[in-house]
Amino acid sequence: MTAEPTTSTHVDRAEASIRAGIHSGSYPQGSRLRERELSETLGVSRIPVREALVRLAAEGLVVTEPRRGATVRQLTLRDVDELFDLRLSLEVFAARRATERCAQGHRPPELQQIMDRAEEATRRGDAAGIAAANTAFHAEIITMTGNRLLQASLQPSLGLMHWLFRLTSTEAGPHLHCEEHREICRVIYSGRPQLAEALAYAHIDIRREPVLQALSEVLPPA
Amino acid sequence: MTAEPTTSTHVDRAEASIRAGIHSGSYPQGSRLRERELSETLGVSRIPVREALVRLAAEGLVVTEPRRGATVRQLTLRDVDELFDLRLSLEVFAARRATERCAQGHRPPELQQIMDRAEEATRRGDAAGIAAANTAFHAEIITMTGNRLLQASLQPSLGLMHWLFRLTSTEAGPHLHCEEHREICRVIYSGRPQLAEALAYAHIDIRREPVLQALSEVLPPA
DNA sequence: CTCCGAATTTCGGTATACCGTCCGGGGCAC
DNA sequence: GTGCCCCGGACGGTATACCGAAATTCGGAG
Repeated sequence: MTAEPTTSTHVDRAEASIRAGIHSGSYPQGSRLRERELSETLGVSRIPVREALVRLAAEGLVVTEPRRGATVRQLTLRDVDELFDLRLSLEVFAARRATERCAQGHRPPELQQIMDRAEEATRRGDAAGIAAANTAFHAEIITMTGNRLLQASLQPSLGLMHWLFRLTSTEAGPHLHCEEHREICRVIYSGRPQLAEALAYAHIDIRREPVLQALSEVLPPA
Repeated sequence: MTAEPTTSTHVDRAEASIRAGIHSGSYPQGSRLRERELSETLGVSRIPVREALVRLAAEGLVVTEPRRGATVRQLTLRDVDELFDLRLSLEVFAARRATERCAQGHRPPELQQIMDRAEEATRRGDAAGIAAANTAFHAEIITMTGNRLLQASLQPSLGLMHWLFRLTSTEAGPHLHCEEHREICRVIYSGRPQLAEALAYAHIDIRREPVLQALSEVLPPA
């Protein structure tokens, strides 16, 4: 096959394609991802598709059974609950570390910019933009810790959260959400780790029950 | 090829083989993992080897560069430092959750059994047994939370820690280590989350500097 | 002796082909 | 009418083959 741009491989494109299809809902939860079907759709052979599926399986977006191949992961309420616990453990810690680094003079402007984008999107009523900015906000706090391992550990889960934002379409209060982000940002920049920790904890945990409630009619319990 | 036992696939065996080779030092850090070489060594074709390498790359044990293939990950001091932060964020949280579940009556005996094994190994001077039991101890606390996502997130890092135990061969104080585990176990069973949190934090963070010091002559800084 | 460039070799990326297993449907026996 | 068995298609698991890019090596010029 003719693949001129050496910078991007068929596997990468297949992975991106499948991931987009899952996020957009083209491949619903629990639906099978047949290798031949995908390879024909994407115009490549099965081998790159296989590799892409293995990567997505490692990330948790798809599950592969021994002789049945890959299916889009069927999220359960338990999964979402576990997701909140993982976010608590990682993001609360990250908020503290980020604050400590800010106190040492490391104060990048990205967080402010992201929040400006979020408020801009809120004004325009751009739901997708809001979700993207919110996800970026949480990702940026992790980035501010300078810890790539933390970042890599949380990234798949942030992707899932981003996905869930769509399922719980009518986000209860984007304004309140933004307000909390603004507050967290202030505290991080102000260099008070314990306060940042507490705010991050509350910001995440307060949404556990509402989200679970909203999803209780869409997702299987376990 | 004749592969009668359907329960195990060539990919699984290749993955296990390569992982073992890395842990044992047969494939040193930074050494290249050539697909043809591996496929010939393992007696399979390149395809299963590729998949195994992709899995190990997702786990972080090997790194793959666009046109150079896979190499055993070269750990740096920065990586190890980041590892300690990840463990702090996950294990401290897990200690709290595990304690809370214990307080609700969920009190499995596995933790005690693992510690008995650790002390038994300590008496025999069985270094490998000690390392295995210690790793199992930390893994069990995660398991006690009942959160499979936390478990999946920490597992690769515990594997790396287990690997590091070998590099820092002469573990300073296995007795002290065991004593701390015993103490943590007591507190978890006693149902005091805050105390468990504090003990877990200290137990991990107190070893950061010594380990970094011990590795400073073996690993590159960054 | 050194340096540079071209040929060769190496190696990952991909395609195609084959095999064994699993699943579904239809027919035959009871 | 029902249940069992056999057969065919579907699909994942694996092997082999080819291609292009990159690294290495070797030979010739300075």
